[in-house]
Amino acid sequence: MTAAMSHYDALDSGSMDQGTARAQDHEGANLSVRELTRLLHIDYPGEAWLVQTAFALRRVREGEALVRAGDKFHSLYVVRSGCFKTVYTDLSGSEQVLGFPMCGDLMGADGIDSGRYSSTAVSLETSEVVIVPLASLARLAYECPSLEALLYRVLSRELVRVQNMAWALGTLGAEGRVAAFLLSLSARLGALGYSRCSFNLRMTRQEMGSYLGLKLETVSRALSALNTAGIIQVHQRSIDIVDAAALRGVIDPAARVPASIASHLGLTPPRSGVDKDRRSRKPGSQFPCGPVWRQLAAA
Amino acid sequence: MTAAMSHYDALDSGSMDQGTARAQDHEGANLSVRELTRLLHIDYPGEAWLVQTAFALRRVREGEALVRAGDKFHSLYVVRSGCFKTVYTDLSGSEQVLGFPMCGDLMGADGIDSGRYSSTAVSLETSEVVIVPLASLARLAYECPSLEALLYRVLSRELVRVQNMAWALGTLGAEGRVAAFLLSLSARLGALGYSRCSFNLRMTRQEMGSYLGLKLETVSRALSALNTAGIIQVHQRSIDIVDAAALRGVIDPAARVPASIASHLGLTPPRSGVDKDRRSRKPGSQFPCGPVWRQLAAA
DNA sequence: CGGTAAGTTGAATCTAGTCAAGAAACGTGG
DNA sequence: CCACGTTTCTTGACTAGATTCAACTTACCG
Repeated sequence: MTAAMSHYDALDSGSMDQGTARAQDHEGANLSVRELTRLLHIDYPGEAWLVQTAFALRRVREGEALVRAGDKFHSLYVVRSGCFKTVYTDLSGSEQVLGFPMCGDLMGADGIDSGRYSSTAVSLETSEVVIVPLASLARLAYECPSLEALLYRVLSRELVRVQNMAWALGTLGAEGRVAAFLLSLSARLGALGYSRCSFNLRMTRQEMGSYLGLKLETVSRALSALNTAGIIQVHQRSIDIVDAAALRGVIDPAARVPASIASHLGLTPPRSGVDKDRRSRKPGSQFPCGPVWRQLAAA
Repeated sequence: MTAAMSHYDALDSGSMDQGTARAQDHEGANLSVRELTRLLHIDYPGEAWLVQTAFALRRVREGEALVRAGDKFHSLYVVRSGCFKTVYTDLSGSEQVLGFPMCGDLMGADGIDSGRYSSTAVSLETSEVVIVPLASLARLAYECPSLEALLYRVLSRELVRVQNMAWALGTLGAEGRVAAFLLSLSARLGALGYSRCSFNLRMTRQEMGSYLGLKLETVSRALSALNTAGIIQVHQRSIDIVDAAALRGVIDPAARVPASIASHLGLTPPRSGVDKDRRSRKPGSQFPCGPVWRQLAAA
């Protein structure tokens, strides 16, 4: 769509508004503050109905870049549907995936400080995002003080997610990372109302590996191993989590998960069995997951 | 801040104020908004002199924890002097270092969303922090709209730093990580007015390794290798960077550094390019931005 | 000055990466 | 609907790099 490249025709002073207008034309839909807060899982304060602000949408087709690293910062984006990947790209063309933002996740926050996006956001499937100009958000916060913490909270959430990612990369081995990734996806999809134990991946092994700091072959092997162990069932991109507890056990063969993370994985209660063999399998169990772990695979 | 959680009033319902008072008693000094912005390298708007807000200081002795993971969130902290480490600690007691906040760096932001700090901040030497209650900051932003972006920017900066860390962990080998760490420290110290090529580490090999996702022996070996190669000179914790260019070359033997990061390392010539397809990785559109690399070792 | 913590170095082991081949899925056009 | 080429995924054998175990040296602190 035409709106796609709008940010290129000018290092825009007003192209933000143009994009907004155009998105309205195409989509014919704006999002209210209430809907935005719901999307972000942020409490909606009573007085917010006073606020008139509305947010435009934008549709992004598969493979299309929403923003590129280096682009001048203009807006934040909240995924409303679909799935993205955010990447760093180096001179030789290879890329490192930093996250897979999905519905409710924030994108573009890395551009606030420097004034330029530091990563590129590419759609993995046809998706829809809410355009949230920083200025609108600031005005919103001013007019409705109870919404002031909104962006603070979303940014903090993002920060914790990346921090958890750094923890995983620095601590876990290949199988642990893959297991954590699957659990994270599972929890996030569950929170969105989809099945927690059966879903389809939207990304290639290559992209998964890039995100997890592994090669695609290693990802494939890890998945195969988990499959063979009966913990999950893999067929290409279709994943079935057969034994979530065992999957968590793979992450943490010996209680090496920080309590702050573990609590969100449901394995905080005193663990006795130091179960050294990863292949060991226990009867399936259900798992409640909080907001930390699910963020591992986010934006 | 929000009227959040109250489960753990154990540690302190009013200890924030107590701490503040105590700091005042001991230090007898508060920090003005101007001084805070200077510390954070954020522009100080003209009208800000109107604002009365002042921030208390707190002294933290070596080895003392400023905040602990799980503590109820009350304030943000900005390091004014000294050096910290932020860590995740697991049940077995081993810890993963997430950052080494130094002068001007923010701590505690990971607690905003959940209402609890997710990491523990421990002082590596006697240090001083500015106590920045979120509520004060919110009021400040309200009274002085031009300061509204202050926290946004600081959080965004933090986010980029952790993102770069994730990149390094996922991409670089042992020597590359150590080299990047040293360059990062070098740049940060330089920005603070200290020598860029000669400094003392404040952390043990163990802590460095934990931060970089390596074992202490590996860190030691990497340092020795760089020393032998004549790129740096190491004697215990004293580091001299002999050949900064070579050090950058260690990170990136083959231009594998994303331009957005590389530019901050001084190894990016100008470039341009357009990239359209998701799977095809040719060039990318990247280039010079703000403080990226120096944040690698931060908070 | 002695004891402890921190750092260095070597050798063996193990994990993930690399190279390479083949199988399965996907899309396109006949 | 099927054949074809392309992409993605899987698997195996081998290699490189980091971890582990262990001995030893050096700094630091009372």
